[in-house]
Amino acid sequence: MNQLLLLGLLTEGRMHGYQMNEILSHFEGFIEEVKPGTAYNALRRLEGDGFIEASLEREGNRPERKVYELTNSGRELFLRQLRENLSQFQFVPSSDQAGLFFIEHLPKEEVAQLLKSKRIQAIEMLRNVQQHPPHGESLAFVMGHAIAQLEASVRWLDKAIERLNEKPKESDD
Amino acid sequence: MNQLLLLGLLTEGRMHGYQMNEILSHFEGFIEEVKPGTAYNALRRLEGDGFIEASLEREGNRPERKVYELTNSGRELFLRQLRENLSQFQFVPSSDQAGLFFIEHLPKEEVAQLLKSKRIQAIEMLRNVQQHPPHGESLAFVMGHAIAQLEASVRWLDKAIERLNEKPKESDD
DNA sequence: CGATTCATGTAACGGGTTACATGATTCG
DNA sequence: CGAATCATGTAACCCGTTACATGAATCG
Repeated sequence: MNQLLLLGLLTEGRMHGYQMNEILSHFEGFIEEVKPGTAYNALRRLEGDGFIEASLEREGNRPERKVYELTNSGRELFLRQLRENLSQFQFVPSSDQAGLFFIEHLPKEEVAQLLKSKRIQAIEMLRNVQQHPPHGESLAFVMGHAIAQLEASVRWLDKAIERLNEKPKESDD
Repeated sequence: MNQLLLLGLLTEGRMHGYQMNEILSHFEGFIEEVKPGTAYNALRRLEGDGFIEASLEREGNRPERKVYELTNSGRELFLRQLRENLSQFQFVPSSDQAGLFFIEHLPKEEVAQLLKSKRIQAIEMLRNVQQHPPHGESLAFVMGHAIAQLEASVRWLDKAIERLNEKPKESDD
């Protein structure tokens, strides 16, 4: 699904690989970061298959860069993948959070530590997004979904941490 | 992270591949389903690397099956992967839901259709989990997180659907 | 002049998905 | 007897990740 992200960025205009990474890094935590190798590999494949086209450009004295744009078939691919993604995805993040189901295999102190640090991290993300809200009304609206889920997570974390304190110490692993 | 799921199931007892799929299917939507080919491929790899061991068994007249159990190194791998997963995962399901960010590329009617069907699907999942709550207090507690996120999604979907109705018809793609 | 930023490249690996195929048993 | 269920197998493909490497420009 990384392709979808790259194609999606290109629907908003011509862009080079490094720039895509920069943009995505502004949504840190909310959108999966695309690691350098990943992006360039993906772009190479997309270019090879004729979904995007590159032209070399340089601005001022900066190093040369490959500016990509969507071809017609790339635009079609984007829409196909978009529909595919939207029809498939679940609102519950099943794949990433599998570890939660087995968290009791870890010793109680480690769990407590972990939950607290997750809570701090989540609060931090919420604070960031409130201070630097995304540009554009519809983008903000969509981000609202991720924010609502994050807030639900924080409430759950609060309960989980409280629960750990209440429960008498139990079987470590 | 499919490995983690399989190893995790095996921490609760000896089990064969088909059975793992059955168990996971009870959590449909909340845990990623493991497709037949995927599970058997993963189990073969784990067995080849000495993380699990199989013994052939048959019960009654059913076809023979390969019952797996964790080896010591498998148990270690499980804990490593568990810690890895827990330290890495984000509460916001960034990877799966990438399509949401580009939803405005689709025509308004299609979006309306989609949001409504997602809402129905989510409500259905909530109804199911309420009628058949998971066994075990701590499992139920962990599932509570997914449920809280789902509920947040439904509330957001309500707003999104309402917003579509209010807004004057706009640029299709 | 060394560190950081800007910018790209790519081979090798790992592992999930697809798309098959097999065969026994049970049920109507 | 045909369909569904139980149970496994695997080769080929796709694609993301890892782990490198290159090189120009800028800044302190």
